[in-house]
Amino acid sequence: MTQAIDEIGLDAWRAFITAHAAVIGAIETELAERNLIPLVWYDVLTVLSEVPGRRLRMGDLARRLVLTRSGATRLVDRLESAGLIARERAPEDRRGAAAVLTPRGAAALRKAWPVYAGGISRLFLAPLAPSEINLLATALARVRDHVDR
Amino acid sequence: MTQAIDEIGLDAWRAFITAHAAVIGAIETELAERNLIPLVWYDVLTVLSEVPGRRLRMGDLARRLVLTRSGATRLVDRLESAGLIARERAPEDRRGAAAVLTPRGAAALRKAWPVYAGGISRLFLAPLAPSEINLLATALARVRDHVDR
DNA sequence: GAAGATTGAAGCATCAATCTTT
DNA sequence: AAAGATTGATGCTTCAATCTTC
Repeated sequence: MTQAIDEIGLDAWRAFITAHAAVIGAIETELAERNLIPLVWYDVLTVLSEVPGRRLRMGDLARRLVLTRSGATRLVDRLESAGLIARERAPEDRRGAAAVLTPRGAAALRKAWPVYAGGISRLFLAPLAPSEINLLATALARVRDHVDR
Repeated sequence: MTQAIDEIGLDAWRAFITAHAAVIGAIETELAERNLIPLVWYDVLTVLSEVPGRRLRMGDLARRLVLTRSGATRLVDRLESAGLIARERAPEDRRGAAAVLTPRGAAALRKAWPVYAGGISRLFLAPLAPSEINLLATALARVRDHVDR
């Protein structure tokens, strides 16, 4: 116990960790109960839907989702098997492959959004005051950028 | 997009998710680089160290760590192989087993704490103002309790 | 040889089935 | 039959090795 952290700092840390586990777990359960796509899939499809051409090189996708390259490969494998993504060979560099959002992928995204958004609203935002939401957004973004310095 | 969440609410959510991934990932990497125990192990040992007798029934341990029973079994298996925990048959109910912290487990905990605490301070608390830390602690605890309602 | 991506092997988590004791 | 715990099977993630193209 040589390191000193004041009590309130440790409380904040524990609240951060446990709140994350609780909210993510609950949303994941709700999605599964309604036979919707899991959160990781949702993340992949969202990234693709927001990018020009709805396509992204595998390496870029991995970076955006904070995954390893092989992790991205396996994840895209599963989404491809489900028909939500297609793989295309990169025309400019034949080493590269790109993941492309399919219409079925876009549809799966639209279908899952209400449940996901409902979970965020009801579980995460509802117990917070507007001023707290504002502060969380700026403070936690600062933490994230600090780590990614 | 039938569900309505205001922009700032979504920003707060995304900051929450990405900050968590960034901080946890960085701390986990630091612990691994110094050949210290991973975070899950740390959690197990901490719970045991804070409980009377430094022993806990498997089911109780699972509940506290938000794990399934089988998950707890496997985790304790590994910690037992490493000599940081011992399993003892419960005397009062021979169905039950208890995990007990060993001296080596307590030592591993003490050794990892400075790095863990350092990570919390430097990565999570440092970029935050004292008032923000206070608010995070109360707001996120409220979120967690709300989900566990 | 280096970069992009994939694959084999190993570790970890979870569900359902099983074993033991109540 | 129910509760406590473990085990088998399966899926996911990561590291290291490999293949292809630059």
